[in-house]
Order: sequence, then structure tokens, then C-alpha cells
Amino acid sequence: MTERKRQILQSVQAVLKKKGYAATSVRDIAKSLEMEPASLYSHFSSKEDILKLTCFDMASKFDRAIQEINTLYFDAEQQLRMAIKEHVQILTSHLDSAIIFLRDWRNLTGESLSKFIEKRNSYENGIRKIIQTGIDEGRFNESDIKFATLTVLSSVNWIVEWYNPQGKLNPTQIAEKLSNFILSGLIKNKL
Amino acid sequence: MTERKRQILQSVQAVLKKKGYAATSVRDIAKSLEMEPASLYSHFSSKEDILKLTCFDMASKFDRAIQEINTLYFDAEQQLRMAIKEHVQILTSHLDSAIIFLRDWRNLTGESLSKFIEKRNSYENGIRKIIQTGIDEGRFNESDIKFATLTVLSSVNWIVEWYNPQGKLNPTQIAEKLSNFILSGLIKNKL
DNA sequence: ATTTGCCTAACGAACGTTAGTTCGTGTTTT
DNA sequence: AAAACACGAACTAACGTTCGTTAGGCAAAT
Repeated sequence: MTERKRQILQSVQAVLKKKGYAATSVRDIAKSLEMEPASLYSHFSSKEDILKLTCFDMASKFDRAIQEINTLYFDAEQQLRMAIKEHVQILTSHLDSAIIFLRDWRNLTGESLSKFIEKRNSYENGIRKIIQTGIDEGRFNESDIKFATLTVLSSVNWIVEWYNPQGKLNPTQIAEKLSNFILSGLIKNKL
Repeated sequence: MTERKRQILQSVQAVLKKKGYAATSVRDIAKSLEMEPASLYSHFSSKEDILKLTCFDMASKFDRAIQEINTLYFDAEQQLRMAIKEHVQILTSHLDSAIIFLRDWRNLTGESLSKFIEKRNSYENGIRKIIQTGIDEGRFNESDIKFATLTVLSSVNWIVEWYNPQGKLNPTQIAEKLSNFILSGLIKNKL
């Protein structure tokens, strides 16, 4: 991937995030780059090519993170805190791609779609394993694993909807708050 | 709204949920109803009309629910449990519309879009008020209110992504599990 | 030193297709 | 008879994409 291509890709992602992949036309994209629609095809083989690059790029970032965490021998709570921190870090440092990744992956087709879902499930499994460990160790509440995993992921992923780089919380603080919330809940501990 | 129209609307929603509003054409919709595209316009004034009906219909359901709960004088924990239960009930009993409502509202335009966002914020405020009450009463942890509200809503809304009417959990059970999770977190209480 | 050839990037025009929608006309239901 | 519903044909606009071409930069060959 040439430097120019990566730079263009980044601009494209900024546009795609606004209205979503399906509702954004190639002409919309071109206009935002101040070039002709045709010129885009010097860089990308198709509109979907852009979506593919974005989605799989993000997927592999998450993949790398969870694999690294799973090889470290912390206890479940530490692992989960780390996973959340890494997750938040990835989302917030690539906010445009993250939104596309989370929202527009359904517009992938054929083999790309199934490969993507596969990758997604594998990441989900990584998180699930951590929670399972916590339960096995007797430190987490018995609970429906699938349920807990999805609930954790949903609250983490949702931050892309409201995160503001200029806001008062930085990614590390967000990750910490989220971890506390997920681990301890809303209700005060009986002291 | 005539009976026939409501019945058609329901079928349309089943199709829209599959690929999303933007990626579904009027011809796709018509084919699934086994009618001609033109015939749809006997019932709806435009494609967006369908989206509007769906989104605002759902919005008013949530509106009604939160207002009712806010007039009942339970404590914050009870109120939150009720709000979650009602929320889950609405989502699961109108799954198709719920998905469109949560995912495709961004495709609304102009006045519809701003009116919708307004309604959404108002609902969010209802939830926020409950959490604020819990904190004021000293029963919930001090926490960033906006943050807590969004986290609660995200985990509740996410169920539309995995809920299966044939699954082992019914909506009431889901609501209970979710409430427990949100209120008590993953970590075991120190007894 | 100049030429030749290749490369990246972008162009403008046009392709065939599909988009959402309208219209006039029948057909069914009330 | 009226009203509601559905149709087939057609419209305009926009879609994603392909084409042949051009301009400029760099490097090897002359």
C-alpha cells in the first residue's frame, strides 16, 4: 500500500463515516477528495474494496491485541481490564475506520462477508475465554457466558457513538471507567 | 393506518432488516411482497416514509414506557429494573422494527432526522434521571452520569443483534439477567 | 545531455444499470 | 357507483464502473 493510497483511504473513511457506506456514493467520495470518480479507481479496484480494506484492517488490529493478551499469564480480572483498554485504544485512535468497521461490515458480500464474520467470532471467543477463566477461578459471578461476552462488547463498542477526542475523558480514563462499571456494576458494594 | 397497510409495513420491515435501509431498493421490497414497485406507492408516499413510520412508531413506544415509569414512585433500582424490562419487551416483541429503529435512523433526512434525535435524547434523559436519583439516594456508585446512561443503553440495545425468539431465554429472563449484570457487575460481591 | 520508456496519478466522457418515483389504466372490494 | 388497490410502462436522476488519454517525474539507454 503506497503512502498516497493510505492517505486517500483515510480521507475516504472520514466521508464514509458520515452517512454510512451504502448511503455514500462513489461521487460523494470523489467530491470530498476533490477528484473525479474515475480517479478513485487508480487506487481501489471497487467501492467494496475500500470497505474490505477498512474492515479487515481493523479486524486484524483487534486480532493482534487479543492474542497478545491471551498469552500473558494474568488473572481474569487483569486480562479483562487489559482487553478493554486495548479495545478502547484501537477504537479511539482510529475512530473513522472503527465506526465503519462496526456499522458497515454487513455491506460486505460473498466470501469477504463470511471471512469477516469468522474473524469477528474468533475475537469474541477470545473475550469469552477470559470471562470463562474468571468464572472457573471463582472470581466472577456464574453467568451465561455468551450473554456476558456480548454485553461487555456492546458497551465497549458503543463508545464510538459518543467519544469525542476533545472531550474531558481520554481513552485510558474511558477504559478504566468502563472496566469498573463492567466489573463492579452500578450498585454500591456493601462494605 | 389501515389493516392492510400495517400488514404490508410489517413485511417490509422484515426485508429492510436484512440488508439495511440504504442497501435495500424499492424493487427489493416489492419483490418480497410479490407486487410491483409502483404498487407500494398506493400505501406509502416514499421510501423514506416507510423509514419514518418505523422509527417514530418505535420511538413513541419507548416514550410511553419511560413516562409511565417515571410517574411511579419506586426507588431507583426498581425503576431501572422496570425500565430495562420494558425496553427489552419492546425490542423483542417488535424485533424487525427495532433493528431498523436502532440501526437505520441515520438515513432519515431533514426535519424527520432532527425530530427523531430529539425524541431519542428525551428518552435518554429519562434513563439518566433514574440513574441520577439512584446516586442522589446514595444507592448507586458516584459515576459519570452520561457515561453510565450510555453504557446501560448500549448493552440493552445490543440484544437485538443476538436475540432469538426460539432461544432458551425469554424476554423477561433476559431483562432480569441484564439488570443483574448492570446493577451488580461481573465481580462477586464480598460477602 | 537528450531521448526513451515506464510509472503514478488524474482526467473527461461514456457505459450499462439501477435508483426512486409518477402516471394512466384497469381490477377488486365495499 | 365509489374507493382502494394493483398493475405495466415509463421517466429522470444517479449509480458504480470502464475506457482511452494525458501530464509529470524518474531512471536507464543512447
